[in-house]
Amino acid sequence: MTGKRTPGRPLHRTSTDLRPAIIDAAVRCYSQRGVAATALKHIAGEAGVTPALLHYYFGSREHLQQAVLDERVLPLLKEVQQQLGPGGLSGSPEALVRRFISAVSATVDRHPWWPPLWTREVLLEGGVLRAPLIERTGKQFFQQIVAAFSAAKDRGELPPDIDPRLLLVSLVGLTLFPAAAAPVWRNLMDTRDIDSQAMERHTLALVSQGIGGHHA
Amino acid sequence: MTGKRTPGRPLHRTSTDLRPAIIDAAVRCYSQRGVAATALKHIAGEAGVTPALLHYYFGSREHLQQAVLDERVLPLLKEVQQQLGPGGLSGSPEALVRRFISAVSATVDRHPWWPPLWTREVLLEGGVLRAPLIERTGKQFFQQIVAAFSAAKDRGELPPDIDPRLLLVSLVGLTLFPAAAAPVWRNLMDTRDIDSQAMERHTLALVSQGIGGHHA
Amino acid sequence: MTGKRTPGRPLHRTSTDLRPAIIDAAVRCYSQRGVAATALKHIAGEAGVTPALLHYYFGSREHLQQAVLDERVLPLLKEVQQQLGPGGLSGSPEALVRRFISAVSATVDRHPWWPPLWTREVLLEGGVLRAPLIERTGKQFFQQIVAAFSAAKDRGELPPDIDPRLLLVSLVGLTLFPAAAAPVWRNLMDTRDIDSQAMERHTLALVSQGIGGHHA
Amino acid sequence: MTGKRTPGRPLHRTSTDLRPAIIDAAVRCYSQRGVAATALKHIAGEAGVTPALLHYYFGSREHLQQAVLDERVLPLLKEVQQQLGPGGLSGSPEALVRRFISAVSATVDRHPWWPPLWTREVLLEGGVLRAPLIERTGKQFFQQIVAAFSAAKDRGELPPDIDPRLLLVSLVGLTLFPAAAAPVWRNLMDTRDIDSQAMERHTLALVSQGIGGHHA
DNA sequence: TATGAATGAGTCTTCATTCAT
DNA sequence: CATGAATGAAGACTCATTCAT
Repeated sequence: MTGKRTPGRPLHRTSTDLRPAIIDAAVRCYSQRGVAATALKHIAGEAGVTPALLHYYFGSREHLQQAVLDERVLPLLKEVQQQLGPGGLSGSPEALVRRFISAVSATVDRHPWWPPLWTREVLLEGGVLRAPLIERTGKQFFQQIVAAFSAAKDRGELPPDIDPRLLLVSLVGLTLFPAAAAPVWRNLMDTRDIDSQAMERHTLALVSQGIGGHHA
Repeated sequence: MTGKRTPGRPLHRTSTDLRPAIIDAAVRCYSQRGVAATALKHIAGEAGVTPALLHYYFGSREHLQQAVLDERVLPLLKEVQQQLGPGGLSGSPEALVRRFISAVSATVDRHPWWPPLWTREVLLEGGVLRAPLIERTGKQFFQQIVAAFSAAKDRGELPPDIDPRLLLVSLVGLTLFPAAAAPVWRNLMDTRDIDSQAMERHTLALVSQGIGGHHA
Repeated sequence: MTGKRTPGRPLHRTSTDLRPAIIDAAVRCYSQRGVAATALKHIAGEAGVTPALLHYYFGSREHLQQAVLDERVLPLLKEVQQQLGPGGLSGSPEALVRRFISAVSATVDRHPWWPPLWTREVLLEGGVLRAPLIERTGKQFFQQIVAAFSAAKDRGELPPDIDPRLLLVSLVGLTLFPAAAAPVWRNLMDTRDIDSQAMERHTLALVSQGIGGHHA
Repeated sequence: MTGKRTPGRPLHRTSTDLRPAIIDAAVRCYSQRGVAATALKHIAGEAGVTPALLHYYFGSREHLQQAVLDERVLPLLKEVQQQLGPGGLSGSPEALVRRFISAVSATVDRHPWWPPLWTREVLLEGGVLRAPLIERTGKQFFQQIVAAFSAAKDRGELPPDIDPRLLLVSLVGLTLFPAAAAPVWRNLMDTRDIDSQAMERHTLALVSQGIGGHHA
């Protein structure tokens, strides 16, 4: 079996399988520089191999991106979905928001490359992974949560001025975005005491009661 | 025989100055594709001139980026600052937050290229404009607002779990980020009735009271 | 006007226009090594320029081949057609054959690159120029001559065993092919006295009377 | 640890010898695409093995070509020589020509890959097999036939304008060349009724009497 | 015996940059 | 002022070749 290798794993498996290592290296590079600015040379260097090997394993630059999407990014979505917990999308909006924040926070902790990659390549205009991803899982995932918020709104469980369609966008802006921008704002202040728990607490407080209300 | 042209503006100025047109074209391209993925050819095409002209006017690819930073991005920061209004950074945190949201919203309306460009190239790791911008104005601007929130927190004007250092990050995630990601989420639902006013109202409601509280 | 240059000539014309020189160099290389075995580097070297310039003028390797076809090979067909003389395809088959041999001989003299290029890239299986050329002019040209021979055959002007459809193939094998193979057979014998006139005479004699008959 | 394998046949021979199968596959590929355009990958695919195996058996790309030359092309020359029949090169030129045409025709029938391969790689300038082959057997074979025609010419058995040195070239152009170009001209007309016998008859008629003479 | 893994060299292509006009 | 011409450097991709198993 020769010819142009379509993405897939080599048939024979040896002790040191470089395929996952290459994908990990690609994920790291994509996360740091962005997909467009990442040359195969960078990924190869990060993985300690030659650029030609990337073609050997993945066939082309685009197929490598596809592999990253299939084997790293999409599973992550599943992971977030599972971590929404037994309640899933049901329950009060407060509970759903709490589970969402918690799930994102946990996922970010486990996969620090996620926020920048997702923000740049999925959420921003011109992102490379945007179209293929949204077509597949993203659309459904997104719309389910929006539907849950809309139902809550219809039941009168959300304040009048809160738009259920924008609530998920706001949540992403309060969780994924701060994580993606962390290298910047952590560079501007002393944030050594702000860990993921502290962030979670802050975000939850903000979404739950806002900054208004009566405090001591 | 001009020798190696020092980057900068051409020596003579005529009635048809292409310089601003080129910078505008560059801003549009940067905003859509990102700086790294934008070839001079794209900008030249957008501006209706030749790539060689970009060198004639700006000396190099990087100097053009610099010009965009100096003449479009930095002035925008000033604009936001001014729109924070007469109160500036003083007053209650609620008032400051309201003015901030309003100022960002107005600026986004006037300069739609701002959110994606800023998010990708300033706030994300690996952003090209990040270092030069933060060194100059960004740092100061950022820290002033954080300081205002910290003072309010010390005065007991913020709930206990709200971290004043994270509040600005949250605000950016609730204003600039949704605007940057608009092309994505507007594609996933019917959002024809969501204009910038509606977004402002939603965001303000969320930050003010959160989703909790008693509703009809 | 920038962007990917489709084949065509540069709009501005300077004293030394390299475009024809490059096409000539390409023709020479294609003729000697064959299209498939000719790297852009070879053509560039032959023309005294850099490979990048070939892209500047022609856009891609394939577009250069197209230009060679359009601007060198196809005009040659026209030339041969014109040199078939005022009689065109009419008259006795002997006269047509004589004019054909003469026309090919004259064309080969003027364009020594023609026989190898045509043989390898048009007449042989897998030839690169075959499909595009035959689709356009070749088919018509070929069939017209075959039709003329067929008509002559119907009028009883050709011997019984001569197949009019094969006659043109035979003629090409007696004119173009020997010219294409000349470097080989000239290397095997002393052929200094065989010029194009001598070849023409030999070929004409062979086709006219064959090797049989009564000789002194 | 075999060290750098001297090209040649593998050390041990088993019941399933892939060597001839590989050579056959190579012959097919060379005939269709030409040697220069044939990657080892193609041959391997055609033979149902891996490219690495070609190196294992032949040591290098060039040695495989050598093997094709030695074990397929050169034996073919012998075959043609034998089929020239008991008379060999003696007898009248008509008889020699008849035997030559017949021998080539029979060989082409048995080995359809021969005409394109031989034309492209031996007879044309830049042919890969040209030098090694002509050095060995070709030169001798060629010159013997030319000598026979020259002797006949001296004996007055050939018409005055027929050059004995060109006669063999003409014969090749009338036999091997039409077979090599068959895929092209068969595509331009209805030639279902033209088999190798019909071609032989046509060619023989042309060489014997030409197209002139008295016909009904 | 046979092959998957791995790579260096070479090819096509793009692009920022320079320069003469 | 403005651009067409020209190029070197770098990127993606192919391929013959090597090697460990």
